[in-house]
Amino acid sequence: MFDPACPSSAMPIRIGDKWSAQVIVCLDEGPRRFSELQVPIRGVTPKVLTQTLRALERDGMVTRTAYAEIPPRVEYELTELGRTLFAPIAACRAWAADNFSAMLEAREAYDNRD
Amino acid sequence: MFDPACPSSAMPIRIGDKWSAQVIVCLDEGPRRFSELQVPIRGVTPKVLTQTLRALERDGMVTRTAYAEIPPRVEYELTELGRTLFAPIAACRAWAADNFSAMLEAREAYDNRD
DNA sequence: GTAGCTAGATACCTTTTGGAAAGTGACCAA
DNA sequence: TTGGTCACTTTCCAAAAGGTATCTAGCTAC
Repeated sequence: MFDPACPSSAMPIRIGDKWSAQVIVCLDEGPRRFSELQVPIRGVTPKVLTQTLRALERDGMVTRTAYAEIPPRVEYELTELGRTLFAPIAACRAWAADNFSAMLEAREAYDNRD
Repeated sequence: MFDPACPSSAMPIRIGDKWSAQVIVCLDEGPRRFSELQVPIRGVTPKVLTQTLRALERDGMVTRTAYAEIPPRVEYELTELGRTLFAPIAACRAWAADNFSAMLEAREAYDNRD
């Protein structure tokens, strides 16, 4: 879903920390378990995914529901507040679709000037 | 214009690095000199403002025009590409106006739970 | 009794980012 | 000769972000 080869590090726009936007986009499709997020969000380590989810939970963006089962099961779900982030994320994605390549060209021209 | 007491560090949305969005908003009002940016963007040090402007220039967002005068004069201006960033920035500002306080309340509730 | 499953925790390390403080160079005005 | 203006640059440093690798608990299945 999110290719680490995609030059997202070059993106001038960031929602929260490095992975928050990807988590929110994933969770928009419905509640997800920890391991169900780890797969599509390629390259995220468990430590950092936990950090990201905790921060989003703290800010009221996601809820965390742990089921007392064996093996344990935990589900993460977007809140109403979390869903409000979708508008700015959509605007940022639209910007990237329209202007990202122009930005990369400008950067290359700058780097290759004498 | 931008109060450092504003809890912008809590903002989940960032355009580029810490100061880029403020520079772009300032430059939207017209070309500005280095010292004219340093004043409204309170708290930015000359070193970091230079870094920010260089990065924006590299990405084709601003142009830098140096006049061979004494004392030197340098003007920064938004490019067409730079102006395209205004849509996502506006979306992020709208989000903040509508939901930022709710986020802070959720955060406080999280921190004060037992 | 050994291995596996889940959802992490922990220790440690590197990279990136941002900041403080001082210096620079060219000229001009007093 | 001293100080001022402007747009930086340089050096040093601290904090934050993110990564690797390993460990944990509790139960089940073999």
